[in-house]
Amino acid sequence: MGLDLKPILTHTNIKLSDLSNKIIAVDAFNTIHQFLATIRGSTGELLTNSHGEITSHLSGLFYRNINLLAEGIKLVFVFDGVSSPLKTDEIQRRHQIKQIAAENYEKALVQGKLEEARKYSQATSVLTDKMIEESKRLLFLLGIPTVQAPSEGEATAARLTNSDLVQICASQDYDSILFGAKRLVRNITISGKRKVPNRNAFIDVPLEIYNLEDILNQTNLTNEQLVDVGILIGTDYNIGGIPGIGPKTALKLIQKYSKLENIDQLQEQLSNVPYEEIRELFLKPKVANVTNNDIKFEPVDYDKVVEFLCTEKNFSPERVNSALQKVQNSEKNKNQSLEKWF
DNA sequence: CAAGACGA
DNA sequence: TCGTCTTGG
Repeated sequence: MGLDLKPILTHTNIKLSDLSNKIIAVDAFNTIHQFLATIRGSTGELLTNSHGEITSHLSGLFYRNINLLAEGIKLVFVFDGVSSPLKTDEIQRRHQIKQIAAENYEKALVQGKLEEARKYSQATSVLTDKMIEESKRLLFLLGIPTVQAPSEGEATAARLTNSDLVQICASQDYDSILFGAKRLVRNITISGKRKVPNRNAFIDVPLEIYNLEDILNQTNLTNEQLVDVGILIGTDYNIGGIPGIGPKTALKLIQKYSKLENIDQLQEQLSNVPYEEIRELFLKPKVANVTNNDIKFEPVDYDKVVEFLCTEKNFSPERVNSALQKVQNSEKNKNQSLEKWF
């Protein structure tokens, strides 16, 4: 998976409520994949409606986004387009992992090893076109704008943080840092929420914020050099990187030699790596041209959300309504607090 | 993953 | 009332 930058990137911890009124570009594929991996029944099966249509992605998107909206967080979901030919190996690798996991899943099911089955099932998820369309539809009904990226979603999401349209990227992967995102937030979940004793309030388990400027200052690297570090470690475009070189070594090498071309002892191994192309992909990626008019935050369409989730997808009306209530209440609170100013 | 049920 | 377990679809 992706890029193991964590050991060399500093971050600060924040609370979910610190993101109130912030505009966040969410890596849609990354998020939906996570939901498909984790929102499952006891034997690892995906949630479905009565017609067998998968609903795990909708469950995750609905309940999480409701909580983020209630927190006053503004979201823009960025969807992947066509990925670079350089990513073919990585895509193939993921296919293989899914196939093996699917076989192990079936085996474990037959043997009645349910816990094992559930574990394997998490790696089998396939994101279909139908799921993508349904996700976009639900986001639309929730009033959350979506952006279609021409290539990597993270590239467009990162570029948005260089405008005034968006302040932060949300993803579990670190690629957006290499794509030049000013800020990255990881672990944007609400399950870390803990109720605080004796009061109607919550404390939040910390989310991680990565700030590109701080990272470059602390590592004494440029954006270009950070990409070189990534290439040594391994990206989706050169899986595994240079054998034997991990994050710490990669950082030291670039700090010492300043770029890949200067590391004499690695020239032979680097000759198999199209690093100039990879640099181009991270530093000058194809991105969507997004303007102010493309990002409009609309109110939730309560009736249509209920119709979609409850009527079409067999969600519990009680659960859906009480979730929607949260947003309605928080809007009331906002209006009240606004009135106090006047 | 997140909500709701449940039991200490 | 609070943390833990189970269900959701």
